[in-house]
Order: sequence, then C-alpha cells, then structure tokens
Amino acid sequence: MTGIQGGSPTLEMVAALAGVSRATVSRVVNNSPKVSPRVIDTVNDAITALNYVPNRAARSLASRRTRTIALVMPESTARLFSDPFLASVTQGIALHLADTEYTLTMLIASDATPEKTQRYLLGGNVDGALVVSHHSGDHSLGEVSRTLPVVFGGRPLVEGTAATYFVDVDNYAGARAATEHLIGQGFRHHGTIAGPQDMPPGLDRLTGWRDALEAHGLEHSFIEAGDFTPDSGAAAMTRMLDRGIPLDALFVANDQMAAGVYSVLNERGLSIPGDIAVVGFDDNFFGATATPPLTTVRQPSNQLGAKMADVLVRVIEGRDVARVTMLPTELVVRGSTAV
Amino acid sequence: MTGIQGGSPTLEMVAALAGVSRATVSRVVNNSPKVSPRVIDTVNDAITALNYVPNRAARSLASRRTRTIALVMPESTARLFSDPFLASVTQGIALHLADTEYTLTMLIASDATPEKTQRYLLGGNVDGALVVSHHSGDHSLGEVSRTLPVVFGGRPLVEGTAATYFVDVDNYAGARAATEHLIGQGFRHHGTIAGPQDMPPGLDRLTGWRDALEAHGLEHSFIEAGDFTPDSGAAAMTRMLDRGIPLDALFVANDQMAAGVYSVLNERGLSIPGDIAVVGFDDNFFGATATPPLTTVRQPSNQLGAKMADVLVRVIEGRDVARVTMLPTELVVRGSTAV
DNA sequence: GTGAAAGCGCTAACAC
DNA sequence: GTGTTAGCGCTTTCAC
Repeated sequence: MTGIQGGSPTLEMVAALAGVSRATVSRVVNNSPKVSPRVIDTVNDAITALNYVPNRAARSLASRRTRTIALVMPESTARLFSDPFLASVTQGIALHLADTEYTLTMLIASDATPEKTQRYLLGGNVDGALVVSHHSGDHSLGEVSRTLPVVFGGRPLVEGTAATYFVDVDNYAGARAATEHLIGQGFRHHGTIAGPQDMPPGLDRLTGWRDALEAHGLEHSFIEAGDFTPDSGAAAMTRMLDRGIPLDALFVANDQMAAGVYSVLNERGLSIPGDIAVVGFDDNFFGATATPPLTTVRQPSNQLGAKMADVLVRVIEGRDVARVTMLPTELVVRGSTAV
Repeated sequence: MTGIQGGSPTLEMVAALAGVSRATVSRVVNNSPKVSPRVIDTVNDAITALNYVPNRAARSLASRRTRTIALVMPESTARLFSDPFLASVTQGIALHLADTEYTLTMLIASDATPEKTQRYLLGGNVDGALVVSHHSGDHSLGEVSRTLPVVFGGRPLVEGTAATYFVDVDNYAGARAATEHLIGQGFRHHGTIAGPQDMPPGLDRLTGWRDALEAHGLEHSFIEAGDFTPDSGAAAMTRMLDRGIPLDALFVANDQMAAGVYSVLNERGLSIPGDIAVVGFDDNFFGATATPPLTTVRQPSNQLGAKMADVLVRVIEGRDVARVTMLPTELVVRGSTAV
C-alpha cells in the first residue's frame, strides 16, 4: 500500500483530475442525488486514484455540522470506568457509531469546572452528546440539552424538567423478577442489600423487591444499603447478620456487592444457597465464576449503549424518536438460588 | 446560568467588543507572549462577557493542527472491551488527556476494512494515534506510523521495522517475580498455564516463569497453554491434571484463566494453596474476591494509558521521548500462595 | 445536471 | 505589540 503522501489530496485536486468543478466533487462525496451516473463514476475513480479523504475540519466549517458526538462522563464516573457495566455501555456506543458517519469523542467532565464542558458542548464542536453517569442527576447537562441534542443513559434522578431523551434499563422489573424467582423457589424470609437511595437504580431495584414481596404478602422490611462496592456489600451483610434476623433469601442490588456478601457468608460458615440463597444484579464477571455461580439479573449494557447512540443520531437528523426507551433485563438462574 | 445562545459568538465579535483586531484576540486565546497585559485583560473580559468558545473546525483548518488524538482499537479488541485491563488503559488515556488541550476520539478499526482507518488517520483528521490491541502485530498501523505520530500500547510482536514508539508492561519481570515468590515459599513442583504464544504477553510471561525456575535448577517443562479466557484456563488445568503430573505450584498467565483454574480445582476437591498454590497475572476484580484471594501480578494499566498519552503528546509537540517505555509490575501476595 | 463565487471562523505571515 | 491580509478545504446558494 502506497500513494498516501504528506500533503493530503484536496477536493480541488480531485476536481482537476476528474475534469469537473469542485462543487460536483462535493456533491458526489455527499451523495447528492443530482449528479449524472457517468460523472459519479469519473469522480469516484479520481478519488480512488488520489486516495482522497475529505478534511473534517473544512467540512464542519462550511457545513456547520461536525459529525462528531461527545460521550460525556463525569470525572467521578470516569474513575470507576473499570466498572464492567460502564465499559460495556461505552463499547456499545462505539461499536454502533462505527457504522455511521459519526465520530465519537470522549469528554471527561471535570467535577470542578462543569462550565468548561458545557461551553465545549455548546461551542459548536459536536452535533450531540451522550451522557453516562453514576449520579445521574446532572443539572448542568440538563441545561445543555435545551440547545444541543442530548441522550442520557439511565433515568435522571430529577425528572420532568427539560424534555430530554433517555434510555434506561428496567431496573424495577428486573428486581421484581429476581424476587419472584426467589419466592417461586419457596423462600419465605427475605432480606435485601439495597444500593444507594440517591441513585435511580438503587431506588428502583429496592422498590421492585418490595413490591414483589408485598404482592405475595411477605415481609419486606429487612433492608441494609450499600454503595455498590464489594466492601459496602460485605459491611451491609455483616450488619444484617448481626441483627439476628432469620433469613433464607437475599436480593443484592448489584453483583459487586454480592461479591462482598459471598465473602462474609463464607467466613461465617453459612452456605449458599443452603442457608441463604443469593441473587444479584448486573451479570458481570464475578457472578459467572463465583462458587456457587450467582443467580443474577443481566443488564443489556451493550445494547444500552447502542440504543443511546441510535436515539441520538435520530434526534440529530431530525427523525422522530421516543423520549424514553426502556430496555428489558433477563434473569440468569444459577446455583446460588437452587433449592 | 444563561447567556449561551444559538449562534456562538465568534472571534470577530470578541475583537469588536474589546476594541482590538481579530489577530490580537487570536493571540490572547493562544497565549502568545507578545500581547500587553492590559490588552490581555480587556480581551479576556470580552471573552467572558460573550461566553466565547473558539471553533475547533476553524482553528484546525487554519492551523493545520487538529488537537485531536485517536484511540485506535481493532474491532476484535473492542469486542473484548469489558476486559478490565483495556477499560483501565482507556481510562488512563482519557483522564490524562483531559488535562491537556487534546481531545480523544475513539476509532474502532474494522478488521474487514483496515484501509478505511488508515485513510482516516492519514487524512489529516488527527494529530496522532494511540493503538491498543490484543494481537499487537498490526501491520497497517505500522505503515501509518511513518507519517503520523503513533504510540503503541504493548510491545508489537514483530519489532524492528518502523521506528515506532511503544510503552509496555514488563511482563517478563512480573512473571519472574511471581515465580520467585512461589519458589521462595518452598514449592518445588511447578507448572504453568501459559497464554497464547503468538502474543507478546503470553510469550514473555512464559519466558519469565521458565527463567526463574531454570535459575534455581528446577523443572520447567510442565506447560499448558490457553487463550486468556476462563474457559481455556479450565481446559488447560484439566489437561494438566489428567497428565498426572505431581504439582504443588501453578503460575497462570492471567487472572481470567486463573478463574477457570479455580473452578476445576474446586470440582476435583483440590485445595488452594493446600494442594496447589496458584498465582495469576493482572490483578483484576476476580483475584481480589476469589476464595482464597489470588496472589497475582498487578499491572499498572491505568498508568500504561496515561504514559501512552503522555508520550504521544510529547512526540506531537516535537519534544524528545524514549521510543520504548517499560512499566514495572507489582506482586500482590494473597492467600492462594500461603504456606 | 453542473459551474462560479462567496464565505464558514480562524491563524499566520507580514507590515508597521 | 498590534493591525492587515491572505488563505486553510470545503459546502452552498445562485445562475445557467
């Protein structure tokens, strides 16, 4: 492979080689319908011959479209990037966008200077933004969404304000299904390690658990909360055991906390599911390899990313889209809830 | 917060408000040293008043610098993005770049049409590229590196050709240290589950293991290889046990395979480290939460990303940098190798 | 269907 | 130190 040299060929060079005007080359490059087939071929040959690549900057400047989408992640969230869920969402976004004409740029929103991000987004540098965040109630970005197409991943904590787009996993239904499963297995003494109650997923999963139990007339007051980390799960489990509550089934709001739960249960010599059945939420690496394998609720994280990207592109291009998209979860039954 | 309206203010408007020429505003924006302090203030006031943000496209077009860095990831690699190592490297890159004037754009290199990526990179759309890949012998990008600053993460399989930059983790030293630890604990019958031998990390870790044993006059021929997945680890462990080799220490080339090893050992009723001590490589989520916790070699994945970004920026800016940067690993001793 | 011409918003000589 | 003047490579009316 050769032919790619220092100074990239310009549209003008293509025009010269093809014997047409720059305008025509531009039309061909942009798939304008009003160019004769013969000319299209000629131009394309010239493009191939020169290995021409349109210059993004010039294009954006002239067209006032950047064909760039920002993936905005609060700094605090970025620091948790090793969270497989986030990584997977990002992957879904990147892979989906790879098939479009849009380019993805990652923007870490400094928690200290949110205006910087806001200005960047509003400065005409991107055509739209995708926001993924752990504490989803980001106000400054709500502002932005009045001017720029923005799609949020995960339901914002404070709703109703701006008419924003978001796509979310159905946390409530997932938690409810998990709990129904536990009930179906015959367990009657339920507890839960909930997530942070200032985050929608934490909230919704707890509500799902509670509603399922309530529907069956079962006790639903044995609750401890963690912050989604393994350590917090271990701590919550310890507190719960120390309360001396008789328990045979536990719904843990995510797999990472379930990991903490496993270690405490192991230490105390309690068997899973013999003494206590456990179900998690996420379906990450831990769940599949744990002993016993963890029954959990799988989130379509990849799909979540892809859908976010899809929605944003539609919004940018003026097609109509639902403001809310809910993605279904899937219960993955494994050994930790066997009877 | 208001004041940000539809049509972004231009440099010209700032100039008008500040009562200076556009050139002067440009100088201020670009921190040119030759502007009087008074004028700088005036201009900055105008910038603030108008909430001016420079237009990237116009800037790139005029300056022939994009201030954009591409993170190139082969499609096959991107599909493994949930690999915590990759995610962490990406995070390191993103966080480092967040403090610079550079923007990160994610480029998924389609395995089917590598020329597309190549053309994009060479089309003047980015100032440099960062390549992270699992099968690091990517030729097409070697080509690119002759024209565009490129930094590779992980040593390329085929070396010597182009004078490229890369930063890598010292896999050899890490493996060797892990094995020395095993030897120090008194184990004498060693085996290893190696990684793929067509990947530098797989190769180097095996060599490190072998050299350590050889230095101590110990047997080093009990080798099975996997492909870095848990399943392949389990399969390799099974083969090794079925060979009936007496073994009391096992070096596994990564933590994911160690997860597979754990499950096989559990099934067979063999205790860790009672019957067989195990050490892994990576230090991901599994290792810390496994029972017993896994002794492993921690890779500075975050730092790897940050360093890659740092090297690239230096190269772009014409400062001089070493072509090769090796990052040290750290042995994390946990229960799986206790005596 | 195709071409001519006028910018898009900025930087970078070059003068002063 | 500061202003003037050309473009950077492309899209987009507007004629024809």
